[in-house]
Amino acid sequence: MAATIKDVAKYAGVSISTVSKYINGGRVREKNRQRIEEAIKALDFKVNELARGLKTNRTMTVGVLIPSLENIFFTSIISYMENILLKNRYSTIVCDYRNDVELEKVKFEFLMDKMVDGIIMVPHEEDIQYINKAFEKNIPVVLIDRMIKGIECDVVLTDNLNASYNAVEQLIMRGHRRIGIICGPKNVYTTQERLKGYIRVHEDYSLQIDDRLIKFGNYDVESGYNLLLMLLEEVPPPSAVFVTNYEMTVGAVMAVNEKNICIPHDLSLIGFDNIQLAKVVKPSLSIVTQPIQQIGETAATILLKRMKGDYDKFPSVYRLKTQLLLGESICNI
Amino acid sequence: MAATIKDVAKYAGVSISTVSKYINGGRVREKNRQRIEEAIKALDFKVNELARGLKTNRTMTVGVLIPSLENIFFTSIISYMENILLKNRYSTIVCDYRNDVELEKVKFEFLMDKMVDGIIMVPHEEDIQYINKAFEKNIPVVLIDRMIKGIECDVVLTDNLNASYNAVEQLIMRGHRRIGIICGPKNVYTTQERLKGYIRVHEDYSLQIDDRLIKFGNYDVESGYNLLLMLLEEVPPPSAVFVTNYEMTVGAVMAVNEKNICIPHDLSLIGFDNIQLAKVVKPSLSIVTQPIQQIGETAATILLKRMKGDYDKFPSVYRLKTQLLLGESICNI
DNA sequence: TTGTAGGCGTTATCAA
DNA sequence: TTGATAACGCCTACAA
Repeated sequence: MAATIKDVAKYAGVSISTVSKYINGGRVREKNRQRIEEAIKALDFKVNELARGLKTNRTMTVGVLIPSLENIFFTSIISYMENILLKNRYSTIVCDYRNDVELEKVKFEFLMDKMVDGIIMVPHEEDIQYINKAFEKNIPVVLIDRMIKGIECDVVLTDNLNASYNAVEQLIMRGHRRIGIICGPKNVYTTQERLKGYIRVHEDYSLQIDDRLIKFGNYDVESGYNLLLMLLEEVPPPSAVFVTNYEMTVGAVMAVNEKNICIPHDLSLIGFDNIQLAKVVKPSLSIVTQPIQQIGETAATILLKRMKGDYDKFPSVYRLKTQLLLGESICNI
Repeated sequence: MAATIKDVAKYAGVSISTVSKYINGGRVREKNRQRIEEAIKALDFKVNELARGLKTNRTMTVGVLIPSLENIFFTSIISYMENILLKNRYSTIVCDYRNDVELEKVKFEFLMDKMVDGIIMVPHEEDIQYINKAFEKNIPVVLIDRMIKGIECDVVLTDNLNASYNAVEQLIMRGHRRIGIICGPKNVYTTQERLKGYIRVHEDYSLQIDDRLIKFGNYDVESGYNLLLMLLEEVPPPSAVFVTNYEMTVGAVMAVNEKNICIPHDLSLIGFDNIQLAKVVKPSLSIVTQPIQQIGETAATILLKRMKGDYDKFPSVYRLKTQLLLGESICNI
C-alpha cells in the first residue's frame, strides 16, 4: 500500500541507494534530485520509521514517564522539556503509571521496547534497578523531582529541604508554635526531604515537635482533605498548617471551606506548587513554588548531552531553588 | 549487544522458527519449551518490537493526541481510556500539540510514523483531511470532544448545546436578564455549540441578546481573567456570567477575587468542568460537568472495535449528557 | 555520484 | 512439530 524507497527509485529511474542518500541529506545530481522529489510527491512517500530504526538503532524519540497525567506539576514540566527536545528534532512519547509501582516498570519497559533514545522519568519505586538495563543498552536516563538511593543517574530536583525549612520558618517567625504538616507517602523522596526541612527548622529554633501534627498522605486531593480535618481534631489544634504538594493543598482548602474555618484568623495555611490556585483562593494563599520551566529545560538539556554520548560529570545532580510566595493566608500570633 | 531470536535458538539448540513460534504462543515440544525458556532467561532476551512491527504491520499501540497536556480535562479522559486499552493489551502514546495547529499535524504524522494501530484525538484545526490518510492505511481514528464538519469519523462528545442551554436557563429562571458568556475560540466546535445553547435559550424565553455580553477567549486562564474584567465594564454590567471551560473559569474567579466582587451578591457565576474547583472556591461554584469517565471509556471501546476491523455503524456519534451542579454562586434577582 | 548486495530482527510459508 | 528461507523497508559499505 504505502510507497517504499524501492517504488520511489523505480518511479524516478534511479537506484534505491541514491534515493536513500537523498533522503538522508546526501549529495545527488541535480537532475536526480528533481526526479526523486517528484517521485516522492507523486507516490506520497514517507520513510518507514520502524525499518529505519531497526537498521540505525536510533528513533529520535525520547520517552517521558511520570506518576500521573492528572498531576499538572508534572505535565507542565513536560511542556517545557518538549520545547527543547523538539528544537533538537526529538519527539516525545509520554506515559504515566498512575502511581502504580507495577505499572511503572511495565511502562518503562514499554518505552525501551519502543527503542527510545533516552528516558526522562519521575521514579516512584525505590528499587529501580531496571534503569541499569537502559544504561547497558546505552540509553541515558534522567531522573526528575525525586532521587533514588544507590542509583547512578543524572537527576534534576528542587531543594525540597530548604523549601520546607523556609516555609515553616516563616510561620515560626510569625509566632506559630504548633505547626501541622501534611506530607506525601513516607517512602517518597520528596516527602522525606520536605519533612527533614520541617524537623530541622524546629531544631534550629529549639522548638519541640509534636508527632501528632505530622500526617502522611498520598499526594492526592483526598489525603489533603482528610488530613486537614484530622489535624483540626488534635488537642490543641495547630495554629498553622503546611501542605506539601498541589493536590493536597486543593484538598486542604476544600476542607477549610467546608468547615467554615476562617483563614488566616482561625488557621494559617501555606500550600505548594501552583500559583493559580493561590490566586483563586480567598484570601490569597501563601505558597511554595518550584521552578517548573527550569526543571523541564534542565532535564531536556542534560538528556540531549548524554544522548550525544557526552558523559562528562556523570552523574550530575541539579538542585534548583524554590520560592516562597507570601499571600494573605498567614497571620501573626 | 541485545540477544536476538537467533541467539536464543542457538543457545537452546533449536531453529529460529521454533523459537519464534513459541514466543507467539504456538505449540512446541515440551522439551524444547523448557530449553527455549531457559535460553530466554539466560540471555535476557526481549523481542525487538521494531522488527516485529516492521514485519507484522501492527504495534499494539494507540496514539492519543490532545491540545495540551496541561488541560486536566483531557488528561483525565486519557486515564480512563488507558484503563480499557491496557486490558486489551494495547499501550498508549500520548502527545499534545500545545494548541498549535501546525504542531497538530506534525504530531499526528509522528503517531503515524510510529505505526500506531489507532488514534484518538481532540482536533483543533477545522481542515484535517490528513485524517483520511490514516483511514487509507486502515488506521482507525476516533475524535473526542469536538466534531469536524466534512469528516467521516467516529466521534465522542458531550451535548454542549444543551449543557449551555441548561446553565443559562437556570440563570434566567432566577431572574437574570443580562447574562454574560465567556466563550472559547470562535472556530472551535465546542465554542460554537455552547454559544448556540446560549442563543437558543434566549430565544425560547424571548429575551434579547446584547452582543457586548458575548466574549471570545482562548480557553486559557488569562482569557477568563481578562474577559471577566471586560464584562464588568460594560454598562450596565451583566448580573450573571457563564464561563465555558475550566481554565477560563479559574481565570474568572481570579478576577472576581482581585476586584473584591461578592459572589453571588454582586455577580452570579456558573463555571465549567472541574468539580474540585467548584469546592475550592468559596462560596461554592455552580458548574457544568462533563462525564469524563464515560467519554474516555466510550472512545477506547469504539476504537478497539474499529481496530478489530468491525466497521459496523460507521461513523457513529456519541453525544453524552452533561450535568449541572448547583452551588452557592447564583442568586435570585 | 551511482548502483549492487548484504543485513538489521522478526514473522510466515512450505517442505520435510 | 520443526527448520530452511524468503520477505518486511531501510541503510551502508564497497565497487563501479
